[in-house]
Parts: sequence; C-alpha cells; structure tokens
Amino acid sequence: MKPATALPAQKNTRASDISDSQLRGLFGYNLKRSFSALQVDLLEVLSKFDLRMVPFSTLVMIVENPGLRQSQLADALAIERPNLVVVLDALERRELITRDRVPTDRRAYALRATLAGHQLFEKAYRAVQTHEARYLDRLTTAEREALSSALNKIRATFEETGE
Amino acid sequence: MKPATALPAQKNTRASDISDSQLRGLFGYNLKRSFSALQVDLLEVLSKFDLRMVPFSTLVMIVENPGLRQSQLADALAIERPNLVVVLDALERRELITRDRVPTDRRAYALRATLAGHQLFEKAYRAVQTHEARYLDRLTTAEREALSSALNKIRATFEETGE
DNA sequence: TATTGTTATACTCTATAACTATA
DNA sequence: TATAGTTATAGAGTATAACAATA
Repeated sequence: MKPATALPAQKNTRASDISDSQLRGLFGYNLKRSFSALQVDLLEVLSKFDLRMVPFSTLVMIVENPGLRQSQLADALAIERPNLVVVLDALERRELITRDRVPTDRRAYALRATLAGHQLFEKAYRAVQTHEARYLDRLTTAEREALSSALNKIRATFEETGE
Repeated sequence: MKPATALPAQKNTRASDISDSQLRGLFGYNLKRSFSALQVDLLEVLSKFDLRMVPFSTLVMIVENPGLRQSQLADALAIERPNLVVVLDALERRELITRDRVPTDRRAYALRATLAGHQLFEKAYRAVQTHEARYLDRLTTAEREALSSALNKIRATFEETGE
C-alpha cells in the first residue's frame, strides 16, 4: 500500500460509504464493539437498581459465597484490592452487605449480604437475565455453545501465563 | 435464597474454592472477562509501536479510507468527536497522518496517512494478526464462524435501536 | 517477614456542554 | 440555523506505592 499523494477528500458521504473491513477482520475489535453495544443496555438495566457492573458482580459473588474475604473477592473478580474497597464501602453504606471481623484472622473481614442485599440481588439478577435474553434469543443453540467455548478458550489463552 | 445469619467465614481457601457460577452463567460477564484478558496481551503488542487501541484503530481506518473526515471517522469508530481530536493531534505530531483542509468545505479536514503512517500500520497490523492467531489457532472453524456470527447478532441487537 | 485492608494518587477511557469558523 | 472541529471538564474504570494492623 502506497501513501496518498493528492487524492480528493471524502465528500459528504453516508457512514455506509466508509469501509472498516480491516478492523472487522480482527476478532478482538468485534469483541470490543459488541461488548460496548451490549454494555449500554446493561448499564441502563442496572441503573434501575442503582448498580453498575462492578458493584453488581460484587453483590452476586457475596451472595454466592457468604463469608468471603475481600482479597479472595478481588482475586475472583480480577480487580485490584484498593478498587474493591470503595465498591464495598458503597454497598455497606446502602446496607446491602456487612463486613464482619474474622475471629481467627483479625486482619480480614467476612463479607455477607443482608436481607436487603439478597432481595436486590434477586431482582437485579433476573433483570440482567432478561437483558441477556434480548440477544441470546437470536442465537442458535450451536452458536451459544460455540460462543461460550470460544470465550473460554480466549480467556485460557491469555490467563494461563498470567496466573 | 435466604440471608446469611451466623455462618463461618471462608477460611484461607484457594481461589478454586470460591464459586462464580452465577456470574459465569451470564454471557455478558464472560464477554467482559475474555476481552479483558485479551486486552492485556494486545496492549503489550501495540506498545512496541507506541500505540494504544484507539490510536491503532484510528490509523487503520485512515489508511483504509484516505481523505476521511474527522466526524465520519468518529462515527465509524463509535467514539465521540472531542475524544478523537486528541488522538489525531498525537498521530499528527508523530507525522503519521496529515490533516488537509477540504477546499469544498473549509470547516472539514481530510485525513491521510503519511508514508511513515503506512509503514507503521503495516507492521502494527501484522503484529496484531499474530496476537490474534494466539487464540484463533485454538478455535475450530465452526467456533470461529459461530463466534463471528454471534458477535454480529449481539451488536445488531443493541445498535439497531440506537442508530 | 508476609498478608489484609486501606489511603492516596494517577492514568486511561468515555461523555457532555459550549465555543469558533464555516456552511 | 446547522455542521466540523475544538476546548474544557467531569465521571468511571483501572493500576501502583505505601501505610497500619495483624499474622
């Protein structure tokens, strides 16, 4: 490919006249664009519960693993411990979770969801499942399985050296 | 599911003792985790060319669409015009692209890649393809096609009302 | 010494309002 | 009046260093 010399500028063209086949040829780019589009809808769903993605994931993990410690949780969610602190502060302030000292290790906190936390989890999780159905309904069973398998392989490729 | 009352804290368990099946049951979460893992590797590849994801995508689009205008480019990349300005400033400062006034519309700039820009594009694009091969090699043809098709359907689901 | 949680901080990405110059 | 590009700014998300309390 040679450099442009004195070619005319693109006129007042519609977006459809712009080609992006080189970027579309990259799976990573498609992954990002698809997730970005999905994220807009997901954030709107979560906003009804005053939640964003990380606080939602955090609540789900605490409900599923009562007594979990902060560093275990940060590990499981692949977020840095300092960033988790502010998320937990907010959830605790809303009385959705509790932080109880662990008697056998007084450095650590055992995380648990309150009744309100469990109730919010139930409602929010169901709403997210409805959001997911919006696109999963359009996929065949084979596509869902292949998507799931492919995502797992991608993660395994890049996490195996990193963990 | 009822709230925790007086359960013991999780002991010094390994990460494998923590369950995340509820989050893993959400495709959106898997999409995010897989892309995050991929991104770490991709950013490392791009750093060899002093590029990040958006500047790379920007360069690819300008090479493929010489004479493109900034607002067309922002549209195609789905990024806000103000954010594109600083990206283009940096690429222009490095003499990878040029901004030429469009004679027929003196508000607009026609974007083109310089020789150095084309050369950097060629090297960076090949490096990204090598990065992509790291995980694509592990996918079957059926998986690649299903992944591609699934991603397109996800994007279509959430962009059709938004555009 | 090492680990848990914390504070402070900084960098990136993204989004919006408001301006200028042109149309 | 509307559009192209710009400036300034603010909100999220993410990453690291360094500290106090505890192991």
